[in-house]
Amino acid sequence: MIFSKSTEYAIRATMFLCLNSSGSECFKINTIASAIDSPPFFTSKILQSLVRQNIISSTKGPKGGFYIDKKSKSIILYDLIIAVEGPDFFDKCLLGLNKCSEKNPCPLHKYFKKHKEELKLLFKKKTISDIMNESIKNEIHLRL
Amino acid sequence: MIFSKSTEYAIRATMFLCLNSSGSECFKINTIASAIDSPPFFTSKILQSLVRQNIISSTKGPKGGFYIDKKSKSIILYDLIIAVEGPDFFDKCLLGLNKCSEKNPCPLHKYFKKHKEELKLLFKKKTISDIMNESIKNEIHLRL
DNA sequence: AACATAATATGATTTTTGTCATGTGTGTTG
DNA sequence: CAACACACATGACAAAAATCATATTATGTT
Ligand code: FES
Ligand code: FES
Repeated sequence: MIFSKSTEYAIRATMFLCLNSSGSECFKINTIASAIDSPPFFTSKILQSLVRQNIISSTKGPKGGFYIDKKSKSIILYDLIIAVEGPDFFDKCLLGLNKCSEKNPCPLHKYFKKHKEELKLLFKKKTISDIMNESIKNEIHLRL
Repeated sequence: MIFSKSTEYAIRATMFLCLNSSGSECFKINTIASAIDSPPFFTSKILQSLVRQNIISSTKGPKGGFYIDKKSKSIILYDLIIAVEGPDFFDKCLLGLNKCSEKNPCPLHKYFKKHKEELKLLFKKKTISDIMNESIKNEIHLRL
């Protein structure tokens, strides 16, 4: 709808980690991938990129896997999205003009602007754990 | 951002036609493409599909091209989008679950629902000419 | 008949998505 | 310690989809 598959997987995977990591346990990629119904190798690649960007963590070896350390458990949704989609994601025009702006607005800009701003603000305010906490436990759907 | 390039071109091209067709003049693909800064052949393909779906019209031969006949000048934006993206476009989940629904909502559903519904409603209500009329003349940007 | 233009088909290219093989570090076990 | 198994890291590769380009065909105009 709005995001690429990569971002969808990134968010679902991070949500899974946030939801299940009490302490500093690791989750191996196969566990994560089957929990969120995503292709394991592809998902692994995306998560590795998140590790490089210091959004989540990982350790190798037995008992290893991906995890979120307690101190950085408050991942801003916006940062996660930007990490995958690129820094100018929210500057894109609905109709594909070079840049979404007041100065050079496309005909749909005036209608779309409000929604874009509100979503951007929402994503900037909420952390993944906020989202998880505001969801009804045992009713959190991350699988197809 | 939300739409594919195909849809972006489709909307921009239709807007151009709506804006310039007073009467039943035809516009050849090169005119349209350079007016909206899009690859001509690719755009042509998209417009041909719109013709088959009776959203716009075209005639062959000299003085031919794409146009909008007066009676069907009120193209609903929603119909145009669906024509390119497919009928289930607005049923897609933000996080890529099989279906966006109240019954099986993803963790972001509650926040996104409102915006999706409002946009859907807007697109269903407005015609392309509505949008054009509500825009300031001589300040309608369809080019990069 | 000559010409201009859309329609159609086909192919090339790029991006996205997904898979595989191999390397590298880490912990376990004897 | 040394051998081994485990799981991420990395980069090459492949399949699919989206995007862009070309060539040929059909059709209407003059
Ligand atoms: S300029 Fe197109 S959405 Fe803002
Ligand atoms: S279920 Fe994900 S957006 Fe509605």
